[in-house]
Amino acid sequence: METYQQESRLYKALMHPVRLAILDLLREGEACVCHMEALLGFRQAYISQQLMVLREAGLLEMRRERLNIYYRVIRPEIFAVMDAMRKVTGVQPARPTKVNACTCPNCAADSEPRLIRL
Amino acid sequence: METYQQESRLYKALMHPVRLAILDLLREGEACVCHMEALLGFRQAYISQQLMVLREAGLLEMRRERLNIYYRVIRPEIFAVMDAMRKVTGVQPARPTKVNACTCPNCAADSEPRLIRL
DNA sequence: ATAATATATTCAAGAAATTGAATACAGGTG
DNA sequence: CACCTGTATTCAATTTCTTGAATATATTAT
Repeated sequence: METYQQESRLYKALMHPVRLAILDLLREGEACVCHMEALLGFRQAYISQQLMVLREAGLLEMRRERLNIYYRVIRPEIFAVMDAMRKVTGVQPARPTKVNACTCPNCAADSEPRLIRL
Repeated sequence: METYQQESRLYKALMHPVRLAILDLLREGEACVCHMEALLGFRQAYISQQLMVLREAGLLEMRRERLNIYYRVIRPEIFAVMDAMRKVTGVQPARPTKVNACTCPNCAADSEPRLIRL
């Protein structure tokens, strides 16, 4: 039963809609918190809380670069789990449409036009 | 986010060690409650409670045959999820050793010798 | 040194999950 | 019908999760 305990901890991490959305976001590589904030439309503190849960589950790692902190998935095998679950429900989640603008250096390089900040 | 809500309900069902053990048990086909009780070593009411959660999540269905109630997985795709998760943890759960004897007709046909009941 | 920015952490109230105990119920047997 | 057997359901106490609010921290800019 100890093995199941270990698995159940991971399922617990996936048990939350916002955390699933975050993981999907990170499929394409690392992202900073402001990016997730912009894409998902939740308050910064809330996103950080969910990131902490995923980190404590051993799924994410963070890296600081100047003011921004970038998160990335350190167990890509988790995506196979998510893909398999998607076959159970049969529904593919829609790509998130950017709710707010993100001002991090990475996003600044993005395609969409934005105001120059001084 | 509604799609994630639906997925998260399923992850919630998998979030529990005993429920994972039950699902593993049902990989080989249907089983009656007394069987699970014997294999897992939990009280009957407790097993039934967990079965109810899995049923409400839409993963199981039950069938009555005389006094016994047989459960079976109606979404075998869930096993792919569990297999994928097992690759994340890297640990294979041990086959459960029968803790108690089971007296249901199916188990009576099993290999182990048992007393004849009148 | 002060302030601003990006993010993390702590706290608390409410909601949901866990689990033991008690009980209900349906089908079979005498 | 009364009783037994296998299983489901209800209840309540406890623990855990959720989430908003407030606050702390690290880095950079002035």
